[in-house]
Amino acid sequence: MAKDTRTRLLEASAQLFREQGYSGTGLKQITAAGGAPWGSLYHFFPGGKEHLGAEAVAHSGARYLKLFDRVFAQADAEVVRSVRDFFHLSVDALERSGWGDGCPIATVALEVASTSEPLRHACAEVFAAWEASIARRLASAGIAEDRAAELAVYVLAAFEGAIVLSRTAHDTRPLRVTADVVAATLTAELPAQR
Amino acid sequence: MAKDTRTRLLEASAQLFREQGYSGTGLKQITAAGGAPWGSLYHFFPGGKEHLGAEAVAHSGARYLKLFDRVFAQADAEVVRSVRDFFHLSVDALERSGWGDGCPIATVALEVASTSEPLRHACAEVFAAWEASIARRLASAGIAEDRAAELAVYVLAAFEGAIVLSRTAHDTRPLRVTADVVAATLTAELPAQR
DNA sequence: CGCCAGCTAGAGCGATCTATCTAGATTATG
DNA sequence: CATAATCTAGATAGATCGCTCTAGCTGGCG
Repeated sequence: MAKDTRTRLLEASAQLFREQGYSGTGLKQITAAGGAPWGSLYHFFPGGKEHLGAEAVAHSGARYLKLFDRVFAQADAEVVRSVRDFFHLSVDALERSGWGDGCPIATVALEVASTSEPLRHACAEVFAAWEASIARRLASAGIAEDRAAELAVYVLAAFEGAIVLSRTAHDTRPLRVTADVVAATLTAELPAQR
Repeated sequence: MAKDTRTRLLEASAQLFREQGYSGTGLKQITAAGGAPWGSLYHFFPGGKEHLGAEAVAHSGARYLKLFDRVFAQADAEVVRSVRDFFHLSVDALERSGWGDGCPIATVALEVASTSEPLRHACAEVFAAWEASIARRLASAGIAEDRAAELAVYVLAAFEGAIVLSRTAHDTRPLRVTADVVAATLTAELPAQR
């Protein structure tokens, strides 16, 4: 057996949510995709769909946070390069999945921002964590902490927006173009080398 | 009488879609919000929900395109100022509406990008039109056409992403911060004054 | 073995969804 | 005024929604 039922449910949810949104995905569909029995759903998530949704958001949020850290650790000391890598990781994911694998949070976030406080909160926490991760790297590259926090928000916003455009247009150009401009902006903010 | 039934349906749809998404909004709710009889819905939009959705997207897309042009015409010759105004228009809208009035397209766009080709196409056309409008203004401020097209994509991406973050966090800071950085980026791209 | 958790299995409830259909009201036009 | 086109009105179908419920299965432990 691969993973336990609970995890399979979380990952099936996350995948379906990012492709078709929260309201657009039925619980039946989730159990089918996760190969999990219907009864298990309400055993593991007694709070129902909202409970499952919040945990699925947190789950893939944490998953991507790890991915962030891995990418940042790879191109060590070269933050700008890492940020660029991130945009291109998304380019690959979109192409490989046939424009399905965008941001696992944004689709849900927009849907629920005005309709479910617990879900909105879960999404907000994920974005905040991502933001903090980016800010930390910018700061350790020599940018003042306050400025690093601002730039992190900016980088994340540009990233999320570029995914929206690329996914909608079925074209990776928005991601690639935005990556270039953001990279240039960041380079200009770094303290002079040597 | 204010506006005709068809228009009321389109605008009620657009408003509800951007708050709760496409799948999250029922046709019953739309007719109620638009003060329109149920029978009229399938009279004006025989293609059903998808037909209504596509027209609603196009309708508010065109509406915002006009708003773009009005804002750009106002701060004449000062493109950067206009772009900044745009971000702050969204700041006001979010605050005034209690975080409901974000982008009328993005929510639907993410939901349907992988599930409905006609709807995705409608969203893509709106983004393309907005992009072209921004590019035109940047070009007439002296930026080379190719570069203006790239920067337009970048501006729109940053704008859309900042809305996602602000709406999710219930905080206008992402929009304000992103506006500043984008404005600075654009200023650096403009040909030297005088 | 007996026992008790943890988990699986799915029938079924009321509500709601999109969509269809027919009939009546309204408006424009000859 | 008569007639046709347009629009309104709502009952209803059939499917699906999230969710509850009970019963049975499974495995660890005394």
